[in-house]
Formats: sequence, C-alpha cells, structure tokens
Amino acid sequence: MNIYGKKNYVVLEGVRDFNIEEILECGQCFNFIRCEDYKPDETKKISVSYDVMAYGRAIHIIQDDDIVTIYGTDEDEYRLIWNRYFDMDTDYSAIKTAILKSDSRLEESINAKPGIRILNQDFFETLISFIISQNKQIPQIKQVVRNISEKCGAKTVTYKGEEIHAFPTLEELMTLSEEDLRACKTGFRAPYIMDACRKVADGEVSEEELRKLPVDEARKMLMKIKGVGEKVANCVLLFSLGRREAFPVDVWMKRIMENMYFGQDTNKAEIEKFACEKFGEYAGYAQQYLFFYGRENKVGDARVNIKNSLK
DNA sequence: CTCCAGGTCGTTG
DNA sequence: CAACGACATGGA
Repeated sequence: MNIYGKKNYVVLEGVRDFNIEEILECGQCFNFIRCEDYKPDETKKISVSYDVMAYGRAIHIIQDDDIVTIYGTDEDEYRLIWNRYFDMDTDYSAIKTAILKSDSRLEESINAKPGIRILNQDFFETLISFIISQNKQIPQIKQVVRNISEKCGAKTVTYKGEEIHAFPTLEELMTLSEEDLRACKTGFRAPYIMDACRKVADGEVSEEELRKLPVDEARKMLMKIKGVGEKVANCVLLFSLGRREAFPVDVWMKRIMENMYFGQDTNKAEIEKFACEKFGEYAGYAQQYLFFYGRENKVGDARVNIKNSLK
C-alpha cells in the first residue's frame, strides 16, 4: 500500500481487504454519517462516502476500488491515528485463511463482506456506546451517540467546514446529570452511564489495567460496571482493546450459531465457549463476518422463516 | 394496539 | 443457577 500525504488529505493506494461501507455498517461503530448527498460516479464505481468521528476528530472518506482518500487529515496524523484505527497493519487475507481452516463453511459469510475490518476504537467511547446499545436498534444507538456528542462533546469541523461535535471525553460526559442523559434518550441506561463514568474516573476500571490483564480478568473488571454484562464487555474488548479472541453473543449471533452449529436452542455462554474454542485467537473476526452476513440475511429470524415457509 | 430491539438487573423458584 | 419481568424509546 502506498501513502500520499497532501496538506488536507491522504490518499491510500493499493488498499487490500478494505471496504469502507462494510467496515462502518457492520455494527461495530456508531459514530459516522453516511453522506447521501455524494453523487456516485458510475464509471469509477464509487459508491458512497462517509464522515467518521473518532478521537476528537472528523474525517471524510471516499473509496474507489483500492484507492481510499481520507479528507480532513494529513500524513502525520494518518500515521498517528487513522492507520491504527482502521487496523491497517493487520493482514486480513491471512485471517480469512485461518478462519476457513477452522471451518470452511464461513466462506459464504466472508465472501459476502470481504472488506470488513475490525476497528481500533477509543476505549471510553466504545464502552459508553455499547452500554447504550443494549435493547436498542442500530439507527437509534447512532442517534443517542449523536445526542450525547452534541450535548457535551467538543466542537470540531467536517471536511466541508460544517460544525460537528466529537464524542465527549470522560471529563465532558461527567458534566451531565442523569436528567441530562435521559434528555439524550438514553432511557433506563442513564444510571449505567453514570456508573461507568464514576468507575473509570475512580480508576476502578482502568484502560491501562485492562490492556495488561488476561482477557477473562479484563472482562470481569468491565463487568463491575452496572449495565455491562458479558456481551457489552466482549464488544469493548474486541472493538477497543484489541482483544480479537473475544466473541460477543447477542440475539443475532445466538440465532446464527444455533442455525449453523447447534440446531436447537442453546444458551449464550455455551455458544461463546464453543466459538472461542473453534476460532481461538480469530474468534472476534469470525464473529464479525458471521454477524454482518447473518443480520443482513436475517438468519434464523422467526418472522422471516415464517414468511419463507409460506412461499 | 402489540411486539421487538447488537442486554442487563433484580427477584424468584 | 435458570427463568422471568422490568426497564425507556421508537419503529414496524
């Protein structure tokens, strides 16, 4: 991959295993805006463009096959932040090979979304975002993340010069009362967010410690926060702490795994254990390919199965 | 109107 | 420890 840095943008050429739409829309990240006003160029196969907010900044990304242009940054900042954010130093073709070696039946899922990458997101933002995610749909999670950002996140600008708010830091979020949080439509999760802020501020939950601890102990530490259970903890481990062996099991993964491996109702703990043994250090990657594919195809969704059986 | 959503908590058996 | 309702909110 070649990197061309200009004053206000960076061009990546020869990018492999990278599809910005798949990366952002696969459910790991909630802080981006799909730019529907962008007019696709039929001849160049440019599909969409995105504003992505992370690490207090806003960038704009356009992809044209293996050329990715990131506006609102420069080469130094790219190497400092975005290279790691997009997990660019990881060889995804090797990962796909390893997963297929564990089970060749994942080929369909991988081929459906071959450009997925697991982002390295900010720890605090990921923690709060996945606390919000419980019992909500993705568009609503994104809306609440926006509400909170606009309420107390620092102002920054998009590549167009439009004002936008970054996700708040711990200190910024702690200026909000429970009532303020409820006004952001966090609902019953408001006290959970308060507890997460308090425990991170106290150091009872420490990013530095979490990065050192064995994964099981790190998960336990995260679960000391009220509103953080097994699934949310695994999402934080996978999406912000680089623990690719974590395998979050939600309603979708439950359906998908029951459909693929168990053929009957199976509890989440058993599914997680099975997947971790099967995919090992690549469990998190496997989860993401399966999740996105299964969700788009509504695998195991009772309502869809009924519809299909009526045809 | 009813049901459900990238769940988790608190309470019961 | 498994089962189950509650929890805010909005869309189907």
